[in-house]
Amino acid sequence: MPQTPSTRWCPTPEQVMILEEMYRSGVRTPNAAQIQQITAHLSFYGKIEGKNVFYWFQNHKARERQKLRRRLCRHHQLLLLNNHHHQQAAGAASEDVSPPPPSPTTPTAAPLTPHGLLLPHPHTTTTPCFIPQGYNFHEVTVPGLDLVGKLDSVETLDEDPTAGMAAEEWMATMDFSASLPPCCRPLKTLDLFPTKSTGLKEDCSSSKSSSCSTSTN
Amino acid sequence: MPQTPSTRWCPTPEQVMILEEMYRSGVRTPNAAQIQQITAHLSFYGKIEGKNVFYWFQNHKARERQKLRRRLCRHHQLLLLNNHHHQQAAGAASEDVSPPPPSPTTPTAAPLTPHGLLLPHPHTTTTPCFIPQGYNFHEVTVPGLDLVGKLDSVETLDEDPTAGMAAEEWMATMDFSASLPPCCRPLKTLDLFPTKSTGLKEDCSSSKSSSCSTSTN
DNA sequence: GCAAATTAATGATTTATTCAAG
DNA sequence: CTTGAATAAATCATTAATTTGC
Repeated sequence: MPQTPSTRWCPTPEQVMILEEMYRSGVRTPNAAQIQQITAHLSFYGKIEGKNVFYWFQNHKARERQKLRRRLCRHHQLLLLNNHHHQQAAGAASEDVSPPPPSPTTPTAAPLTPHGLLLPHPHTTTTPCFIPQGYNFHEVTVPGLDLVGKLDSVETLDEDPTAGMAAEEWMATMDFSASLPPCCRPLKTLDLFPTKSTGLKEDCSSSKSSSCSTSTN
Repeated sequence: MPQTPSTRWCPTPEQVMILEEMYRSGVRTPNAAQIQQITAHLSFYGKIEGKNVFYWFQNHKARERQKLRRRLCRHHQLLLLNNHHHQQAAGAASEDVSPPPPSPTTPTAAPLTPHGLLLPHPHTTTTPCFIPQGYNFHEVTVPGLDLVGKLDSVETLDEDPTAGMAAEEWMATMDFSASLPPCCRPLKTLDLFPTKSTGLKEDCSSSKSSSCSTSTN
Protein backbone atom coordinates (compact mmCIF):
# COMPACT_ATOMS: atom_id res chain seq x y z
CA MET A 1 0.00 0.00 0.00
CA PRO A 2 1.16 3.56 -0.56
CA GLN A 3 2.75 4.37 2.72
CA THR A 4 3.42 7.88 1.57
CA PRO A 5 0.29 9.79 2.42
CA SER A 6 1.54 12.44 0.02
CA THR A 7 1.73 15.33 2.34
CA ARG A 8 0.47 17.84 -0.11
CA TRP A 9 -2.56 18.24 -2.24
CA CYS A 10 -2.28 17.11 -5.82
CA PRO A 11 -4.92 18.94 -7.79
CA THR A 12 -6.52 17.14 -10.67
CA PRO A 13 -6.60 18.83 -14.05
CA GLU A 14 -10.28 19.49 -13.68
CA GLN A 15 -9.76 21.13 -10.37
CA VAL A 16 -7.03 23.33 -11.71
CA MET A 17 -9.13 24.20 -14.70
CA ILE A 18 -12.03 25.25 -12.59
CA LEU A 19 -9.88 27.20 -10.22
CA GLU A 20 -8.23 29.03 -13.06
CA GLU A 21 -11.57 29.77 -14.57
CA MET A 22 -12.72 31.22 -11.31
CA TYR A 23 -9.60 33.28 -11.05
CA ARG A 24 -10.06 34.53 -14.55
CA SER A 25 -13.58 35.49 -13.65
CA GLY A 26 -12.36 37.72 -10.91
CA VAL A 27 -12.19 35.53 -7.87
CA ARG A 28 -9.18 36.53 -5.89
CA THR A 29 -9.76 36.11 -2.21
CA PRO A 30 -12.79 33.99 -1.57
CA ASN A 31 -14.25 34.18 1.88
CA ALA A 32 -15.03 31.30 4.14
CA ALA A 33 -18.39 30.49 2.67
CA GLN A 34 -17.07 30.75 -0.82
CA ILE A 35 -14.16 28.51 -0.01
CA GLN A 36 -16.55 26.03 1.43
CA GLN A 37 -18.56 25.99 -1.73
CA ILE A 38 -15.60 25.82 -3.99
CA THR A 39 -14.17 23.01 -1.95
CA ALA A 40 -17.40 21.11 -2.05
CA HIS A 41 -17.61 21.62 -5.75
CA LEU A 42 -14.06 20.55 -6.45
CA SER A 43 -14.21 17.62 -4.09
CA PHE A 44 -16.30 16.02 -6.76
CA TYR A 45 -13.19 15.70 -8.88
CA GLY A 46 -10.84 14.54 -6.19
CA LYS A 47 -9.70 14.86 -2.66
CA ILE A 48 -9.44 18.46 -1.60
CA GLU A 49 -9.64 20.56 1.50
CA GLY A 50 -10.59 24.10 2.22
CA LYS A 51 -7.07 25.16 2.89
CA ASN A 52 -6.02 23.89 -0.51
CA VAL A 53 -8.45 26.28 -2.13
CA PHE A 54 -7.37 29.02 0.17
CA TYR A 55 -3.70 28.52 -0.61
CA TRP A 56 -4.30 28.09 -4.26
CA PHE A 57 -5.88 31.47 -4.64
CA GLN A 58 -3.27 33.04 -2.47
CA ASN A 59 -0.43 31.58 -4.46
CA HIS A 60 -1.99 32.10 -7.81
CA LYS A 61 -2.69 35.71 -7.09
CA ALA A 62 0.82 36.31 -5.85
CA ARG A 63 2.43 34.56 -8.74
CA GLU A 64 0.37 36.22 -11.37
CA ARG A 65 1.30 39.51 -9.87
CA GLN A 66 4.92 38.53 -9.75
CA LYS A 67 4.83 37.36 -13.30
CA LEU A 68 3.31 40.59 -14.46
CA ARG A 69 5.78 42.55 -12.43
CA ARG A 70 8.62 40.75 -14.02
CA ARG A 71 7.21 41.34 -17.45
CA LEU A 72 6.72 45.00 -16.79
CA CYS A 73 10.18 45.20 -15.43
CA ARG A 74 11.70 43.60 -18.44
CA HIS A 75 9.65 45.88 -20.58
CA HIS A 76 10.81 48.88 -18.65
CA GLN A 77 14.42 47.90 -18.86
CA LEU A 78 14.07 47.31 -22.54
CA LEU A 79 12.57 50.73 -22.96
CA LEU A 80 15.36 52.32 -21.03
CA LEU A 81 17.87 50.41 -23.00
CA ASN A 82 16.28 51.43 -26.23
CA ASN A 83 16.03 55.01 -25.21
CA HIS A 84 19.61 54.94 -24.24
CA HIS A 85 20.81 53.48 -27.46
CA HIS A 86 18.49 55.72 -29.40
CA GLN A 87 17.03 52.81 -31.27
CA GLN A 88 13.38 52.71 -32.08
CA ALA A 89 13.02 48.93 -31.88
CA ALA A 90 9.35 48.86 -32.59
CA GLY A 91 7.97 45.63 -31.19
CA ALA A 92 11.09 44.48 -29.51
CA ALA A 93 9.44 43.41 -26.30
CA SER A 94 9.80 39.68 -26.16
CA GLU A 95 6.50 39.35 -24.39
CA ASP A 96 3.33 41.22 -24.80
CA VAL A 97 3.14 43.39 -21.79
CA SER A 98 -0.44 44.27 -21.17
CA PRO A 99 -0.44 48.02 -21.58
CA PRO A 100 -0.77 49.65 -18.20
CA PRO A 101 -3.69 52.01 -18.48
CA PRO A 102 -2.41 55.40 -17.47
CA SER A 103 -5.64 55.89 -15.54
CA PRO A 104 -6.20 59.38 -16.85
CA THR A 105 -7.80 61.02 -13.88
CA THR A 106 -6.82 58.87 -10.98
CA PRO A 107 -8.05 60.81 -8.00
CA THR A 108 -5.21 59.42 -5.90
CA ALA A 109 -5.14 62.74 -4.14
CA ALA A 110 -2.55 63.30 -1.49
CA PRO A 111 -3.22 61.64 1.84
CA LEU A 112 -5.51 64.36 2.96
CA THR A 113 -7.63 63.34 5.88
CA PRO A 114 -11.31 64.15 6.04
CA HIS A 115 -10.30 66.66 8.63
CA GLY A 116 -8.17 68.42 6.12
CA LEU A 117 -4.96 67.25 7.64
CA LEU A 118 -1.93 65.74 6.13
CA LEU A 119 -1.55 62.18 7.20
CA PRO A 120 1.54 61.47 9.23
CA HIS A 121 2.14 58.19 7.50
CA PRO A 122 1.39 58.45 3.83
CA HIS A 123 0.43 54.94 3.02
CA THR A 124 0.44 55.76 -0.60
CA THR A 125 3.77 54.13 -0.96
CA THR A 126 6.39 55.47 -3.21
CA THR A 127 5.13 55.26 -6.72
CA PRO A 128 6.54 52.02 -7.95
CA CYS A 129 8.59 51.80 -11.06
CA PHE A 130 5.97 53.04 -13.44
CA ILE A 131 2.99 51.06 -12.48
CA PRO A 132 -0.09 53.18 -12.11
CA GLN A 133 -1.46 53.18 -8.63
CA GLY A 134 -4.84 51.71 -9.12
CA TYR A 135 -3.95 49.26 -11.78
CA ASN A 136 -5.33 45.83 -11.16
CA PHE A 137 -4.50 43.39 -13.82
CA HIS A 138 -7.33 40.98 -13.49
CA GLU A 139 -10.08 42.67 -11.66
CA VAL A 140 -12.24 42.67 -14.71
CA THR A 141 -15.29 40.61 -14.05
CA VAL A 142 -16.31 38.79 -17.14
CA PRO A 143 -20.06 38.71 -16.74
CA GLY A 144 -20.85 36.10 -19.29
CA LEU A 145 -19.24 33.22 -17.50
CA ASP A 146 -21.16 30.68 -15.58
CA LEU A 147 -18.45 28.32 -14.58
CA VAL A 148 -18.11 30.45 -11.57
CA GLY A 149 -21.45 30.50 -9.97
CA LYS A 150 -23.22 32.40 -7.31
CA LEU A 151 -21.23 31.30 -4.40
CA ASP A 152 -23.28 32.95 -1.78
CA SER A 153 -26.57 31.57 -2.83
CA VAL A 154 -27.22 29.29 0.06
CA GLU A 155 -28.76 30.85 3.06
CA THR A 156 -29.76 34.27 1.96
CA LEU A 157 -29.41 35.70 5.37
CA ASP A 158 -30.37 39.27 5.75
CA GLU A 159 -27.84 39.95 8.40
CA ASP A 160 -25.19 38.02 6.59
CA PRO A 161 -22.64 37.72 9.36
CA THR A 162 -19.77 36.81 7.10
CA ALA A 163 -20.43 39.53 4.63
CA GLY A 164 -17.17 41.30 4.04
CA MET A 165 -15.08 38.35 4.91
CA ALA A 166 -12.01 37.51 2.98
CA ALA A 167 -8.80 35.61 3.05
CA GLU A 168 -7.79 34.13 6.29
CA GLU A 169 -10.93 35.16 7.97
CA TRP A 170 -12.68 32.18 6.59
CA MET A 171 -10.95 30.17 9.18
CA ALA A 172 -12.82 32.07 11.78
CA THR A 173 -16.27 31.25 10.60
CA MET A 174 -16.40 28.08 12.48
CA ASP A 175 -15.87 29.02 16.05
CA PHE A 176 -14.66 25.70 17.18
CA SER A 177 -14.18 26.92 20.67
CA ALA A 178 -17.56 25.49 21.35
CA SER A 179 -16.53 22.09 20.11
CA LEU A 180 -14.37 21.52 23.11
CA PRO A 181 -15.49 19.39 25.98
CA PRO A 182 -17.09 21.59 28.58
CA CYS A 183 -14.62 20.42 31.14
CA CYS A 184 -11.78 22.56 29.97
CA ARG A 185 -13.09 25.94 30.90
CA PRO A 186 -10.92 27.12 33.75
CA LEU A 187 -7.96 24.97 32.78
CA LYS A 188 -5.85 26.14 35.61
CA THR A 189 -2.39 25.11 34.56
CA LEU A 190 -0.94 24.66 31.18
CA ASP A 191 2.39 23.22 30.38
CA LEU A 192 4.73 24.97 28.12
CA PHE A 193 5.50 23.60 24.75
CA PRO A 194 8.15 24.11 22.18
CA THR A 195 8.03 26.81 19.66
CA LYS A 196 9.73 27.23 16.42
CA SER A 197 12.84 29.30 16.62
CA THR A 198 12.93 31.95 14.04
CA GLY A 199 15.78 34.32 14.37
CA LEU A 200 15.67 37.92 13.57
CA LYS A 201 15.90 38.98 10.05
CA GLU A 202 15.70 42.32 8.39
CA ASP A 203 18.34 44.90 8.71
CA CYS A 204 18.65 48.36 10.06
CA SER A 205 19.09 49.87 6.68
CA SER A 206 17.10 47.39 4.74
CA SER A 207 17.80 47.48 1.08
CA LYS A 208 15.94 44.56 -0.28
CA SER A 209 16.22 45.25 -3.98
CA SER A 210 15.14 41.77 -4.74
CA SER A 211 12.43 41.57 -7.33
CA CYS A 212 13.15 41.60 -10.98
CA SER A 213 16.84 41.14 -10.70
CA THR A 214 17.16 38.12 -12.94
CA SER A 215 18.36 35.97 -10.13
CA THR A 216 21.13 33.76 -11.32
CA ASN A 217 20.81 30.95 -8.89
CA MET B 1 -28.03 48.96 24.37
CA PRO B 2 -24.68 49.22 22.70
CA GLN B 3 -25.52 49.17 19.07
CA THR B 4 -21.88 49.14 18.17
CA PRO B 5 -21.02 45.48 17.80
CA SER B 6 -17.42 46.51 18.17
CA THR B 7 -15.97 44.83 15.18
CA ARG B 8 -12.78 43.81 16.84
CA TRP B 9 -11.83 41.85 19.87
CA CYS B 10 -11.09 43.82 22.97
CA PRO B 11 -9.00 41.63 25.20
CA THR B 12 -9.50 41.89 28.91
CA PRO B 13 -6.49 42.58 31.11
CA GLU B 14 -6.53 39.00 32.35
CA GLN B 15 -6.50 37.67 28.84
CA VAL B 16 -3.61 39.89 27.88
CA MET B 17 -1.77 38.90 31.01
CA ILE B 18 -2.12 35.24 30.31
CA LEU B 19 -1.19 35.62 26.70
CA GLU B 20 1.89 37.58 27.59
CA GLU B 21 2.81 35.00 30.15
CA MET B 22 2.51 32.32 27.54
CA TYR B 23 4.59 34.30 25.16
CA ARG B 24 7.21 34.86 27.79
CA SER B 25 7.24 31.15 28.38
CA GLY B 26 8.14 30.50 24.81
CA VAL B 27 4.86 30.16 23.01
CA ARG B 28 5.22 31.73 19.64
CA THR B 29 3.15 29.96 17.04
CA PRO B 30 0.62 27.72 18.69
CA ASN B 31 -0.90 25.09 16.50
CA ALA B 32 -4.55 24.41 16.03
CA ALA B 33 -5.00 22.29 19.09
CA GLN B 34 -3.07 24.67 21.22
CA ILE B 35 -5.08 27.59 19.97
CA GLN B 36 -8.19 25.70 20.80
CA GLN B 37 -7.06 25.17 24.32
CA ILE B 38 -5.85 28.68 24.82
CA THR B 39 -9.10 30.00 23.47
CA ALA B 40 -11.10 27.80 25.74
CA HIS B 41 -9.03 28.89 28.66
CA LEU B 42 -9.24 32.57 27.91
CA SER B 43 -12.92 32.46 27.10
CA PHE B 44 -13.39 32.13 30.82
CA TYR B 45 -12.36 35.75 31.15
CA GLY B 46 -14.28 37.17 28.28
CA LYS B 47 -15.45 36.73 24.76
CA ILE B 48 -12.73 35.44 22.54
CA GLU B 49 -12.28 33.42 19.38
CA GLY B 50 -9.57 31.22 18.03
CA LYS B 51 -8.53 33.70 15.45
CA ASN B 52 -8.00 36.30 18.13
CA VAL B 53 -5.46 34.08 19.78
CA PHE B 54 -3.87 33.32 16.48
CA TYR B 55 -3.60 36.96 15.53
CA TRP B 56 -2.41 37.96 18.92
CA PHE B 57 0.56 35.70 18.78
CA GLN B 58 1.32 36.66 15.26
CA ASN B 59 1.21 40.34 16.03
CA HIS B 60 2.99 40.10 19.30
CA LYS B 61 5.77 38.08 17.82
CA ALA B 62 6.21 40.46 14.95
CA ARG B 63 6.13 43.52 17.13
CA GLU B 64 8.51 42.20 19.68
CA ARG B 65 10.87 41.39 16.91
CA GLN B 66 10.45 44.81 15.44
CA LYS B 67 10.95 46.46 18.79
CA LEU B 68 14.13 44.57 19.41
CA ARG B 69 15.30 45.28 15.94
CA ARG B 70 14.82 48.95 16.46
CA ARG B 71 16.65 48.85 19.74
CA LEU B 72 19.55 47.01 18.25
CA CYS B 73 19.58 49.47 15.45
CA ARG B 74 19.77 52.42 17.72
CA HIS B 75 22.42 50.69 19.70
CA HIS B 76 24.35 49.97 16.59
CA GLN B 77 24.15 53.51 15.38
CA LEU B 78 25.23 54.79 18.73
CA LEU B 79 28.19 52.49 18.67
CA LEU B 80 29.12 53.64 15.27
CA LEU B 81 28.74 57.22 16.31
CA ASN B 82 30.86 56.70 19.35
CA ASN B 83 33.49 54.87 17.46
CA HIS B 84 33.53 57.64 14.97
CA HIS B 85 33.93 60.37 17.53
CA HIS B 86 36.33 58.27 19.48
CA GLN B 87 34.44 58.81 22.66
CA GLN B 88 33.96 56.08 25.17
CA ALA B 89 30.52 57.19 26.40
CA ALA B 90 29.98 54.36 28.78
CA GLY B 91 26.27 53.83 29.27
CA ALA B 92 25.03 56.29 26.74
CA ALA B 93 22.39 54.07 25.27
CA SER B 94 19.10 55.71 25.97
CA GLU B 95 17.41 52.37 26.27
CA ASP B 96 18.63 49.19 27.71
CA VAL B 97 19.32 47.07 24.74
CA SER B 98 19.02 43.53 25.89
CA PRO B 99 22.57 42.44 25.29
CA PRO B 100 22.68 39.98 22.48
CA PRO B 101 24.53 37.20 24.21
CA PRO B 102 27.64 36.49 22.23
CA SER B 103 27.03 33.01 23.47
CA PRO B 104 30.62 31.83 23.29
CA THR B 105 29.69 28.25 22.83
CA THR B 106 26.07 28.44 22.05
CA PRO B 107 25.41 25.08 20.59
CA THR B 108 22.65 26.76 18.67
CA ALA B 109 22.00 23.35 17.37
CA ALA B 110 19.08 22.92 15.12
CA PRO B 111 15.86 24.13 16.65
CA LEU B 112 15.54 21.22 18.93
CA THR B 113 12.62 21.59 21.20
CA PRO B 114 12.62 20.58 24.83
CA HIS B 115 10.50 17.67 23.80
CA GLY B 116 13.19 16.46 21.52
CA LEU B 117 11.35 17.30 18.38
CA LEU B 118 12.98 18.70 15.35
CA LEU B 119 11.05 21.60 14.05
CA PRO B 120 9.98 21.33 10.45
CA HIS B 121 11.97 24.02 8.75
CA PRO B 122 14.20 26.30 10.70
CA HIS B 123 14.13 28.98 8.05
CA THR B 124 17.70 29.87 8.70
CA THR B 125 17.52 33.02 6.76
CA THR B 126 20.23 35.27 5.52
CA THR B 127 22.28 36.63 8.32
CA PRO B 128 20.98 40.06 9.08
CA CYS B 129 22.98 43.12 9.93
CA PHE B 130 24.95 41.88 12.87
CA ILE B 131 22.46 39.79 14.66
CA PRO B 132 23.72 36.36 15.50
CA GLN B 133 22.01 33.68 13.53
CA GLY B 134 20.34 31.58 16.10
CA TYR B 135 19.59 34.33 18.48
CA ASN B 136 16.05 34.19 19.64
CA PHE B 137 15.26 36.79 22.14
CA HIS B 138 12.65 35.00 24.11
CA GLU B 139 12.92 31.37 23.35
CA VAL B 140 14.05 30.64 26.84
CA THR B 141 11.55 28.39 28.46
CA VAL B 142 11.09 29.23 32.05
CA PRO B 143 10.41 25.85 33.52
CA GLY B 144 8.97 26.98 36.80
CA LEU B 145 5.88 28.52 35.35
CA ASP B 146 2.55 26.89 35.47
CA LEU B 147 0.44 29.54 33.95
CA VAL B 148 1.19 27.99 30.66
CA GLY B 149 0.10 24.43 30.84
CA LYS B 150 0.35 21.30 28.88
CA LEU B 151 -1.55 22.26 25.85
CA ASP B 152 -1.47 19.03 24.03
CA SER B 153 -2.91 16.85 26.69
CA VAL B 154 -6.26 16.07 25.20
CA GLU B 155 -6.57 13.21 22.80
CA THR B 156 -3.29 11.42 22.85
CA LEU B 157 -3.69 10.07 19.41
CA ASP B 158 -0.99 7.79 18.22
CA GLU B 159 -1.20 8.92 14.67
CA ASP B 160 -1.54 12.54 15.69
CA PRO B 161 -2.57 14.00 12.39
CA THR B 162 -2.00 17.55 13.43
CA ALA B 163 1.42 16.94 14.82
CA GLY B 164 3.72 19.53 13.38
CA MET B 165 1.02 21.99 12.75
CA ALA B 166 1.48 25.62 13.34
CA ALA B 167 0.21 29.03 12.50
CA GLU B 168 -2.43 29.20 9.89
CA GLU B 169 -2.61 25.54 9.57
CA TRP B 170 -4.79 25.37 12.58
CA MET B 171 -7.56 26.55 10.39
CA ALA B 172 -7.32 23.38 8.45
CA THR B 173 -7.84 21.03 11.31
CA MET B 174 -11.52 21.15 10.99
CA ASP B 175 -12.25 19.98 7.53
CA PHE B 176 -15.57 21.65 7.29
CA SER B 177 -16.04 20.41 3.79
CA ALA B 178 -17.95 17.60 5.38
CA SER B 179 -20.25 19.95 7.17
CA LEU B 180 -21.94 20.95 4.00
CA PRO B 181 -25.25 19.53 2.98
CA PRO B 182 -24.70 16.55 0.75
CA CYS B 183 -26.71 18.19 -1.97
CA CYS B 184 -24.02 20.53 -3.13
CA ARG B 185 -21.61 18.08 -4.58
CA PRO B 186 -21.71 18.61 -8.31
CA LEU B 187 -22.81 22.23 -8.05
CA LYS B 188 -22.80 22.76 -11.73
CA THR B 189 -22.83 26.49 -12.12
CA LEU B 190 -21.55 29.14 -9.86
CA ASP B 191 -22.12 32.79 -10.23
CA LEU B 192 -19.32 35.20 -10.06
CA PHE B 193 -18.96 37.61 -7.24
CA PRO B 194 -17.05 40.79 -6.70
CA THR B 195 -13.60 40.79 -5.32
CA LYS B 196 -11.68 43.38 -3.50
CA SER B 197 -9.41 45.33 -5.75
CA THR B 198 -5.87 45.38 -4.57
CA GLY B 199 -3.47 47.04 -6.90
CA LEU B 200 0.09 46.28 -7.51
CA LYS B 201 2.66 47.77 -5.35
CA GLU B 202 6.33 47.24 -4.88
CA ASP B 203 8.87 48.33 -7.35
CA CYS B 204 11.31 46.76 -9.70
CA SER B 205 14.18 48.25 -7.81
CA SER B 206 12.56 48.70 -4.48
CA SER B 207 14.47 50.74 -2.00
CA LYS B 208 12.19 51.23 0.91
CA SER B 209 14.78 52.10 3.53
CA SER B 210 12.14 52.67 6.08
CA SER B 211 12.94 51.16 9.41
CA CYS B 212 15.11 52.85 11.92
CA SER B 213 15.51 56.10 10.12
CA THR B 214 14.52 58.52 12.88
CA SER B 215 11.72 59.94 10.85
CA THR B 216 11.62 63.67 11.25
CA ASN B 217 8.03 64.35 10.48
C1' DG C 1 -13.16 69.21 33.71
C1' DC C 2 -14.59 68.00 29.04
C1' DA C 3 -14.95 67.02 24.47
C1' DA C 4 -13.00 67.43 19.89
C1' DA C 5 -8.70 66.47 17.67
C1' DT C 6 -4.39 63.73 17.32
C1' DT C 7 -1.45 60.29 18.33
C1' DA C 8 -0.12 55.80 19.80
C1' DA C 9 -1.42 50.72 20.21
C1' DT C 10 -2.86 47.00 18.44
C1' DG C 11 -6.40 43.86 16.20
C1' DA C 12 -7.17 42.18 11.50
C1' DT C 13 -5.87 41.62 6.35
C1' DT C 14 -3.09 41.36 2.66
C1' DT C 15 1.32 40.67 0.38
C1' DA C 16 5.93 39.03 -0.04
C1' DT C 17 9.22 35.52 0.91
C1' DT C 18 10.72 31.09 1.74
C1' DC C 19 10.80 26.01 2.05
C1' DA C 20 10.40 21.85 0.01
C1' DA C 21 7.57 18.05 -2.43
C1' DG C 22 6.95 16.23 -7.01
C1' DC D 1 11.36 24.22 -12.17
C1' DT D 2 6.75 24.46 -10.82
C1' DT D 3 3.85 25.04 -7.06
C1' DG D 4 1.57 23.67 -2.55
C1' DA D 5 2.39 25.06 2.08
C1' DA D 6 3.96 27.99 5.69
C1' DT D 7 5.64 32.09 7.83
C1' DA D 8 7.04 36.83 8.20
C1' DA D 9 6.50 41.53 6.92
C1' DA D 10 3.74 45.29 5.54
C1' DT D 11 -0.38 47.44 5.68
C1' DC D 12 -5.03 48.72 6.90
C1' DA D 13 -8.37 50.09 10.35
C1' DT D 14 -10.32 50.71 14.81
C1' DT D 15 -9.87 51.50 19.55
C1' DA D 16 -7.35 53.58 23.74
C1' DA D 17 -4.52 57.31 25.26
C1' DT D 18 -3.08 61.70 25.09
C1' DT D 19 -3.14 66.40 23.99
C1' DT D 20 -5.29 70.91 23.40
C1' DG D 21 -8.45 74.77 23.48
C1' DC D 22 -12.20 76.30 25.86
